Amino acid sequence: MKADNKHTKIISAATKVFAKKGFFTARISDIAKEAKVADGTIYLYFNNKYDILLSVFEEEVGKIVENTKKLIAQEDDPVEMLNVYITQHLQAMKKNRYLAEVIQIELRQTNKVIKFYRDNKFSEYVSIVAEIIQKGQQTGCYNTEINPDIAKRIIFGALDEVCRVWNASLESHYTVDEITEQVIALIHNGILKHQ
Amino acid sequence: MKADNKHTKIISAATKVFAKKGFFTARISDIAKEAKVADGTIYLYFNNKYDILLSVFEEEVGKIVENTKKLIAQEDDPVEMLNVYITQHLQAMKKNRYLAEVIQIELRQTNKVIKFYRDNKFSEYVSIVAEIIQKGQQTGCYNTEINPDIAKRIIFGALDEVCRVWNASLESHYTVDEITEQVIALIHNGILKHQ
Amino acid sequence: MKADNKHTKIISAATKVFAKKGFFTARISDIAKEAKVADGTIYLYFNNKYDILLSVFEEEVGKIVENTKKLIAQEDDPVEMLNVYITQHLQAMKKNRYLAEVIQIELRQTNKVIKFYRDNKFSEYVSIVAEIIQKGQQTGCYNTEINPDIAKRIIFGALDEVCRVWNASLESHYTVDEITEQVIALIHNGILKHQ
Amino acid sequence: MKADNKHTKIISAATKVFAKKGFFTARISDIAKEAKVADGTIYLYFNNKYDILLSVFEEEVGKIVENTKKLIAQEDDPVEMLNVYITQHLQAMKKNRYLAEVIQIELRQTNKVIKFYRDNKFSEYVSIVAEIIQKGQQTGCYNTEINPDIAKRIIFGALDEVCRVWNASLESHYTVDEITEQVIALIHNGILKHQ
DNA sequence: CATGAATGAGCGTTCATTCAT
DNA sequence: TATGAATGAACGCTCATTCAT
Repeated sequence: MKADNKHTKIISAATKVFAKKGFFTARISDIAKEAKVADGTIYLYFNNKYDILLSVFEEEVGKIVENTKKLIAQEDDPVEMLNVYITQHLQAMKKNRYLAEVIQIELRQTNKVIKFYRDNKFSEYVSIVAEIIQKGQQTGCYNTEINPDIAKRIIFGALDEVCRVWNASLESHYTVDEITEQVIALIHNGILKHQ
Repeated sequence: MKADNKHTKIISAATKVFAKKGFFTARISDIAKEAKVADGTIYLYFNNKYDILLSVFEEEVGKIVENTKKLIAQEDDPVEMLNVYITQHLQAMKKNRYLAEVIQIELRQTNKVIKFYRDNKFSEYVSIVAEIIQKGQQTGCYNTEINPDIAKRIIFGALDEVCRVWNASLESHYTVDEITEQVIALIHNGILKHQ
Repeated sequence: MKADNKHTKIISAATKVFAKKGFFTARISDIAKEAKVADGTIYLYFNNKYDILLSVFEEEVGKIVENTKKLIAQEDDPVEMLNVYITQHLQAMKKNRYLAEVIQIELRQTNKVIKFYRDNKFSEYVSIVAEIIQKGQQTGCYNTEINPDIAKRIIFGALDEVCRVWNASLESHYTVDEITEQVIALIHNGILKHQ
Repeated sequence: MKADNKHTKIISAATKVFAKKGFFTARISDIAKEAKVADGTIYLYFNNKYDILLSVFEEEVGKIVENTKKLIAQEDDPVEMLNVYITQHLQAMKKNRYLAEVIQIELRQTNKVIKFYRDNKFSEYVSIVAEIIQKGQQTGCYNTEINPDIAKRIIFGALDEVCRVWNASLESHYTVDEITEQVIALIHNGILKHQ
């Protein structure tokens, strides 16, 4: 329990520090200080700095994937499923703003250095959207001209950027609910005025 | 003129190197080698490493802004304007894939370190979308319930992620045209099937 | 008795590990693992890493000194004494190849760091040769122009290097007996052909 | 010339530092300080710490090999050749006591870590003795029962240990000439009294 | 202007040693 | 006694930046 505690403490300290300073600018000693352990202790739980990032990424994304799947399983209607996906994503990111940034960093920056895009939690997470769209296309509620593979990227990108902006605290003057509503509206209906 | 030449050479070398290795992993000597100048020469044209990134960002984005504005000015219909915006963005990023990555890096990673988000070319660029939407709402073609400020983020995020993915060469099996079409369709009409 | 047991286990584990990896490259945890005790346990029996090396050295060399003295005491003829010395040294080193290396390390490397060359077992051991030579000079069988003090070094060096080489397994294609014979021959008769 | 100068300065600083503190205890910054350069400068000339040691070893041993070969080439008599070998070895080591120690360290300690005993200057150097002995056996002046391969080790060991002792400054009360004489006497005639 | 050798601050990581259990 | 998790000092190496030429 105690050892587990320390692993968790380091993970959450790292999430915070990576988010605040970015992976490369973050120092191991920053994480250690934040986690209130000695520098060396970190290496009892992780192999190296990058391993910490990866663990943060996989473990935290893992939690979201589980949660998302559970919530979606409770719905029948694809439209509702997508609403749930979008809503919980934005809420999760708002709740753990550090995580949102770590995802950004991992996605854009570090996999440039150490590429090994195995089947990971993250692509699993993004692909949930594609599955929902396919289902919706089968039940007839979604436009069949939409390519689910491309659409999942478009949707994830929209969500991600919206999170980025509020983390950059440039325009945080919108509530999560407002943004959620807007994203859902736009994704579902587009911006054209339908009669 | 010759000096100017060197400035340009360094900028374009840096764009390439940053894109390939990421800002933090790129070394000044990499850029120097790519630009075929001495390491020290770089410091005759830029203050420091970060200044290079910023210059790349501002200058390259600047070009896109100019180009975009010019193209949009030729249109009257907001719907067409947005089509032009989306189309030219994806094409520009495809043409200069290095730049797409540099934007990603700058946006997510480095402004974390050195924050000084003045009014810059980039926010100018993103805001073009908000202006188009406002215009469309005035002319009645766009849904007035859409918040242009949030929508611009959603749209930029969608575009950006789509570019990221093709740069990460995970799923490059779609052509620019296909993707452009999909983005336009989704943004304009959403994914719901309208009767 | 149990404690003593553990002391012995650590000493022999350390001998093995130091020999295999060298003093500086060996880790305390390597020794602990080899001895099947916890890292911390080692510090119940030894003050620090260097103390372990020293103990290995003194205790193991001590055994050899005792043994050598006993064997030599059984001989009357200095020539035979020297034969016994050389023979038992090479055999002891072959039997415990780890020890041979530890002696090498201690002699060349670590006393550079922590110098405290008190009268130790080792100089006692080397000096046995000088005593034998003196005796031989008195009984008239050894050349009196030989300086026993220098000769003991020459002889020990010859023995030591011969052991080093077989440990380095560069040229292990000679048997202990062959080498023993050669060393005795050379030391006794030199390389000149006598009529 | 200047660059070359620096390489040389570092080599000789390293020789001194390695000799004084031993390879593992020596710090890069010690060498840098001794050579009066910045720590980083060292890495412009050498790949890593071990590379410095190796360079010291190979370059310095290289000089000795050249010198030895030249001197030996001037002799016809194998007996004289061996005298020259022994004499110049002891004199070289006395002149550069640091080198003597570096040879010791490299031989016993570090090749344990990074083994790659290619054909190197050192084995070339040691093998000169074997060649001399073979020649002497052919010309009839050396005992043919001596194995040149083993004898070269015995002789090198004797020389090496004699140097070690005077570096350890335990018994430096003998002059180089005295020691040279003793080594030559013992190697040539053995310790037995011949009638 | 241009060069690139030199600098040295800074960080990831290791491992001997300690100490609470 | 025995344990092994935790500590933190210490060091090799990198690389942005400078400056003599």
